[in-house]
Amino acid sequence: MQTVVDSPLEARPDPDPHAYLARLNPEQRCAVEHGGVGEPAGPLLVIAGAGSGKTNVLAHRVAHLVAEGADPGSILLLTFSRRAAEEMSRRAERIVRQVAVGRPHLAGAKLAWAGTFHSVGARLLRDYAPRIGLNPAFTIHDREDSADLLNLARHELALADTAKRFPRKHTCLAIYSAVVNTLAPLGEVLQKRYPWCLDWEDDLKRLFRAYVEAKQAQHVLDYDDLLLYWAQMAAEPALAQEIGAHFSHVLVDEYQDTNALQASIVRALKPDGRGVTVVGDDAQSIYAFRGATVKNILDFPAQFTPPARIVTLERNYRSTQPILAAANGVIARAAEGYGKSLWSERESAERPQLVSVRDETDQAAFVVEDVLARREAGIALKQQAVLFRASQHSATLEIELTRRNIPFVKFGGLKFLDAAHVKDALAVLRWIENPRDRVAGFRVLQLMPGVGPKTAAQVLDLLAGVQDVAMALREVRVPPAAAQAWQDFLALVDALYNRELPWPTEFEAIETWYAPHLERLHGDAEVRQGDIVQLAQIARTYPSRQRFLTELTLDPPDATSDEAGVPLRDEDYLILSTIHSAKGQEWSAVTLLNAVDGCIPSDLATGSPQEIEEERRLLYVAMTRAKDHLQIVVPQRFYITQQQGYGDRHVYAGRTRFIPPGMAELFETRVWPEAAAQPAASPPPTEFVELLSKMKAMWK
DNA sequence: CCAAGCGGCATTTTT
DNA sequence: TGCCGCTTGG
Repeated sequence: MQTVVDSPLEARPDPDPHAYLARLNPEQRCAVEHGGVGEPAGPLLVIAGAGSGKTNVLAHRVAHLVAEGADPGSILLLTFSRRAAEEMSRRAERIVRQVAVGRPHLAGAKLAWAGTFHSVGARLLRDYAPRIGLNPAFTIHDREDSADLLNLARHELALADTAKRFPRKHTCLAIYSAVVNTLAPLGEVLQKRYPWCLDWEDDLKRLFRAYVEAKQAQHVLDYDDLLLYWAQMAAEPALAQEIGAHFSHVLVDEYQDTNALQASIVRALKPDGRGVTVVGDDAQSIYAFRGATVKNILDFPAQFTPPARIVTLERNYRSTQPILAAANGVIARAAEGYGKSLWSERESAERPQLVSVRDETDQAAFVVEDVLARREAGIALKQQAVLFRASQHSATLEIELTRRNIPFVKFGGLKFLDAAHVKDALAVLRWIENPRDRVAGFRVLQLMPGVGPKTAAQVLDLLAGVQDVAMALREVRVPPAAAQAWQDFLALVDALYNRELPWPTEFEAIETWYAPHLERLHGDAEVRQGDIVQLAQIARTYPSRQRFLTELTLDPPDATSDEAGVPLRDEDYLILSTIHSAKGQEWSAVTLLNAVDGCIPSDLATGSPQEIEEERRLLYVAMTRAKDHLQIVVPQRFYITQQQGYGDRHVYAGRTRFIPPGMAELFETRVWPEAAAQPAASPPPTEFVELLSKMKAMWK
C-alpha cells in the first residue's frame, strides 16, 4: 500500500499545481473540488447525465483527493465492472503523475482499492475471515454453482417430489437473491415478484436455511454472500470502526444501479457520510431485475444531516445535438425522474435514422451493408457497435457476419464458463482448492463412467470432515465400471496434492487427465478441447490458483467471438453487445436492433409500469451510446422463439412505443432496401465480357 | 445404480 | 425450440 507523506508540500513553486482542474467545466469542477483540503468533506451526490464526462470527473476527483494529501491506499473506489475500475484507476493515476512533478511522494501513487462491490468484498472477507469464523480459503460459487447447491438441498429436503411443482432451482435462487439484495422479507418478495410461489413460503424458508448451512459447512460463498457478509461485518460494532477507518474516502460509480444491500454497506462504512461520493444517473437505471433501486440515488441526499450536496452535470460531450434531442425525447416521456435535459455543442445536420426493414434477415443484411459502408468512410469497425435487448437477438446477424468474414466480438450473454466442459475442468481445480465444495466434487466424480449421483454422494459423505483427502480417496470402493478411470483420477489427485506442481502446471495436469473423458462424453470433443486450451491460457495469466478461481468467477470473460479466442488486440472488429453490457461505453456509430414492441419493451417485462419504465431507460441508454451516428432498426416482421405455442411464429409488431409518431420529426425515416430503382428504361448494355477463358486461365 | 429416452414446460438483462 | 427432470430398461 502506497502512503503519501502528509507533510507540507514542496516549497518549490509549481507553475500551476492545479492545471488539471482547468480542463473541467464549472459543474465538473464543483464536483471534483467539493470539500477542499483537510478532513473528508460531507457526502456528495453527482447526477451525471449520459456522456457528461462522469468517468473523467470521478478520476479527477480521486486524483484531486490524492493531490490534496489523501492516502491513495485508503481510497475505496467502487465500480460496476472490472473494466470500469481499471479505466478509472488508469486515468486517476495518470492525472496524479502530472501533478506529481516536483512532488516525488506522489509519483508512484497506486489506487489499492478499486473494484466492484463483489471483488472488494471478496478481498476484505479473506482478510477478515479468521476474525469472523470464515475459512480464508473459501471458494466462490457463481450462479450456476449456487443453483446446483440449492438443488442438492432441495432434493435432500424432498421438496423435489411434491405433488405440486416446487419452484425450479433457478427460480429458487432468484427468490433467495432478491430477498438478500433488497433486504426485504421473503413474504414481501414473493408477493411482489413471485406471486405464483406464495404457497411455498414455508418450504422455501426451510430450503434457504439448509442452503445457508450447506454453504457454511462447505466453506463456500455465493455472489450475494460477498455483499451480505461484508454488510454484516461492517455493521458489527466491534469491526465497524476499524473497517470504516480503513477508508478515508468512499466513491461509488453507477449508484443508480446499486441495491439496498450495497447502499447499506456504504452507510455502514461511513454512517455520517463524510468522505462519501456517489455518482449516477437515475435515467440510466437498468438493473432493477437484480434488485437495484432508483430509490438509492433519489433518497441519498436526505439520509444525512446536513443533506448531501448535489451537483448535476448536463453538458454532454459525447453525442451530436440531434442524437441528444431524440434521446431526450424518449426520456422526457418517462413517468417520473429528475427532469434533466442534456445539451451539446456538437452540431450536426444528421438526424438519427429510423430504418424500416422487412424482417430479421433483411435487418442483418442492412447492418452488414451499412457497417461496411461506414468503414469505407473511415470509421473503423471497433468504433461501431450493434446493440440489442437480448443476447439471442444477434443470432441472425452473427451468422451473416461470419458468412461475410467480418470479425466481431460479442459482449453480454453467457457463454464460456457455462459450457459443460469448461465447468468440468474448473470443478477439478476447485475441488482441489476446497475439497469440501460438494458441487465441485459432485461434478468431478460423475465424470467417471459408472459413477452417478448415488456413488458420488457416498464418496462425498465419506470425505466430509476427513483431513487427508487424497488418503481417504484411496479407501473408496467404486463400481467395477469405474475402476480404470478411478486409478487415473487417484494419480491426478496425488500429483496435485503431494507433488505440489507449481501453479499453471497444475492446470496442465488436469487438462491431460480430462482429455479422454472429454472424448468419451462429447461428440464435438475437438471444438471443446479448444476451449480448454484457451482456459489454460487464461490460467497462465494469474499468479495463483486461488486468484485464478476467484477472479474468473467474479469477472468472467464477457466477450465471445466467432472464432475460438478473441481477435488480436490490433485487429479491427465490430462490437456486438446487449444494451446492459454497453453501459458506460461509447462508439462513433451505434445501430440498435429490433426496436419493436415486444422486444423493447420486452414482452416479458410488461408486467408492471415500473418494468416498462425500465425498458424505456434501456432504450435511452442504447441511444446515448452514439457519438456521431445512430440508427434504430425496425423489422416489420419479427420472429418469435421460445414462446408458448411452439413452432415458427412471425409476429407483426409495431415500432417500439417509446418512439411514438409524435416524435417522428426527431428522426430521419428510411426504408431498406430502397425501393428498386425504376427498371432501366435504357437498353441493357451490349458490351460483351469474356469470362470463360479467365476461369480456365486460373488453373493454367 | 447408471444411462438413455421421453414428456412437460418456458420465457431477458448480470456481479 | 431446447433444457430439465422424471421414468424405464439394462
